[in-house]
Amino acid sequence: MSFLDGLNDAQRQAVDHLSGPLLVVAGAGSGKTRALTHRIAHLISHHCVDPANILAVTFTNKAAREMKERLEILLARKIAFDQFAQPYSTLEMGKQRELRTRIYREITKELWIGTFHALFSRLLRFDIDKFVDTEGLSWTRQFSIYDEKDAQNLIKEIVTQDLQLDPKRFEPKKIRWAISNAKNQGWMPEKLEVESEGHRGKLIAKVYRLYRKSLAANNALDFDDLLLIPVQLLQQNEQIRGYWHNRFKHLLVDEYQDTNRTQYELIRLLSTNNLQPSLFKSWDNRSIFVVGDADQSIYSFRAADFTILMDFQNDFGDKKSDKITKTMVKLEENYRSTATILEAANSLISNNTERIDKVLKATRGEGSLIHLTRCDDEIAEAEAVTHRLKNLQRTNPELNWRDITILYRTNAQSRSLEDSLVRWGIPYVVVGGLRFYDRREIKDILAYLKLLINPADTVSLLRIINTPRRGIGKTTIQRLTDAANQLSIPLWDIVSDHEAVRTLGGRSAKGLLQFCELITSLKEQLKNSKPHVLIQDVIERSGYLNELISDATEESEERRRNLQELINAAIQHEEENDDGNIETFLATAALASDADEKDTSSNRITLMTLHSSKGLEFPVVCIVGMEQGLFPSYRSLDDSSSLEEERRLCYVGITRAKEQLFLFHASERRLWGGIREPALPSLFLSELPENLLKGDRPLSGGAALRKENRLERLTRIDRKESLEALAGGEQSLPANGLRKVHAGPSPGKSWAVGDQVIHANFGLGEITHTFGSGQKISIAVKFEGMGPKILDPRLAPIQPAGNI
DNA sequence: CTTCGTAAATTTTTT
DNA sequence: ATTTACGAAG
Repeated sequence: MSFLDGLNDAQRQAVDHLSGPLLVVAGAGSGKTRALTHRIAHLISHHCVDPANILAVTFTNKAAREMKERLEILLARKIAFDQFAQPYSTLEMGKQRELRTRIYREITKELWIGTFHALFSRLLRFDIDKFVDTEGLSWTRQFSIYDEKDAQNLIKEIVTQDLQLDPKRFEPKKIRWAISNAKNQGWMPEKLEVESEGHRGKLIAKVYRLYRKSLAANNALDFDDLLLIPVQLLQQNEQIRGYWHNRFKHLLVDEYQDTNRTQYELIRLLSTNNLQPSLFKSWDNRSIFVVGDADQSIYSFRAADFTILMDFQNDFGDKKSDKITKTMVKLEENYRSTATILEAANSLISNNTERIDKVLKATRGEGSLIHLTRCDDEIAEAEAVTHRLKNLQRTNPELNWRDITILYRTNAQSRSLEDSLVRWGIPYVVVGGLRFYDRREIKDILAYLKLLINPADTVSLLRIINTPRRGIGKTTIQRLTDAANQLSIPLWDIVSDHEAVRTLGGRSAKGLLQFCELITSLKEQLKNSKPHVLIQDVIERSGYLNELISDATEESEERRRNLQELINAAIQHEEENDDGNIETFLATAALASDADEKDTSSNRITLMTLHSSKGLEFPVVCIVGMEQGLFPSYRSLDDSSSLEEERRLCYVGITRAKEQLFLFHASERRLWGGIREPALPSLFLSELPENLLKGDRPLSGGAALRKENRLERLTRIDRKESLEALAGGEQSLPANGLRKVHAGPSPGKSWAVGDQVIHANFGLGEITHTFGSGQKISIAVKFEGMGPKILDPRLAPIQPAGNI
């Protein structure tokens, strides 16, 4: 029995790869996960590679878990066959369990499989104390991981307290985003300062510097640091780099098209020991194996860059042409979808210019046509989806709810769908949105744990110092914080200093002393208690549980259930990881995503964003909200490369479907509040072959859209001409007639696509879209040097540029 | 120090 | 429309 059995030629070539670089270009549904798991199993059992020498990067934690599970099954089957000469499933239960335990102990436990963030935070738990920072900052191995919210709060603090700036003008969210981008490029504050122009850019660099300092003071890292610090550490420390380079002889990266520069750098450092990949020659018993599909790259907003995949062969490879290369394999046979669905996907993606030429070849029958439904608004759309699915279930009794997914562009779209599904009694689960570990009560309890491990974590301390209430108020906290800042020591050092606390006197001192006692005694338990016991103690002894009980509202009931769930999660963590402790549990909690949590076993429809659907497949897929400005998003409409990314997202959505695909769009949609906005059918609908579609004629939509595009272009040209004409002293033309289509009869001013406007703060811009009409119009304007802004012309300080 | 009320912002996609 | 954030009163 071999792991090469039952594979096609290309898959076999990939799985059998032993040494050197290999790029596996794997189209949707071509069995790439199979190739990855089979290759790991093959390396271990056929090439006798030590599992500890393997590092495999997956895109989600869930994918990592599934890969480990599949590996265990594959290996169990082989061992059962080789040693007992019978199929694994016919072994008696006890034997099966024994075998699985053995495989876990000897193999899967030794493998490093996980996301970039999980793997490299693990590496930092070994070596971060040896990291030498250019600005003299340092961290210990007990570091906390801050989520996006924590990071933004820290930045808000810096903006308002340290720099005394208006957080409305300098939104913490935007600044965090700018800093995140810098980190993903590998830039330090100095570099950002040099690279950025203008006052604002320099200020952001300043915030960046203070933010790093603040993180270090808390002994904390943000998500980006989990990748950037390892890069810097591996660059600067030859010994540590050498150790990990020798350790990980076989690197595997899934979803390679969605890696960013920092992640690439990690891969390069580990595989070539910091050499230029083209100069690295010692590939004996060493490999770099990346799997991806440039057509499914959908994360450029977080600095993913699919040119890294496109350049792989130039970079690591033999630079030979596709036909004879040994460093690229293409998996083009699709085993997932019907021919109809594939043809639609191929046709759509052929509109993109930046890609590796690749066509998915169908291996399955034609299947049924793609169904398109036009609805009046988002409520009618939700009803239409529900009816469609009800009907489908009635006519196919063997179809389960879990076989169906509804995909949308933005999380906010789930609401109307949920309303409708509840009304019709259809079970569903929403993926995304609020993470389990982001719930307030969970974050509170985790903050206790973080503080126990990392006393420097002032963010966590401040979160819980008066939660539940202990009579420690704002003024007390301010005084303690001031003292800590003066002495440049962590807040906890002041709080735990009895002398210092006693000088405060009165009610707050009592509360503080009580709190200190609690933390100190919990700390003592840290060493000999299992995580779930410690969590239980925190919940009870902190008074958190009592407060929830005395509250006795429906909400507090829910919170209690969630805390019970947290204890269960800790127990599960202990069971699944021999070396599981509080630190590893906290790391798991910080890096888990909502999609990782959801159990797929229950029989319910899944609702999620198109982004979350990556890597999944369903017999029945519904995509809703196929409208211009929603999908593709309005932010992408005037930028061809982001429009191409939206198209890839649509390609991902379509290729999730195995049997049937249903598309929906509404001709009107309430976006926020009550404003109804007319919506045009998505450009992508007009890019699907007409003969594959049934239902509401897309042609009316597609054709109207094409006409609309032409109209916009005409308007733009006319506008220019009319300006020129005016300049030449001639009378203006029918451009106004055309423009009326877009602009309402608002008194005085009218706004139309293509118009130039002057904004008091942003300067000159051009209107790229209008939404709504009349008094309620809002406009999208592209200003120089920034993304499009959505403005309400009644409020925003803008003037038509023609009027000066 | 806490609670209650009003104001303001919110909607891209996420490890 | 719904949620979060801040400020005034208790």
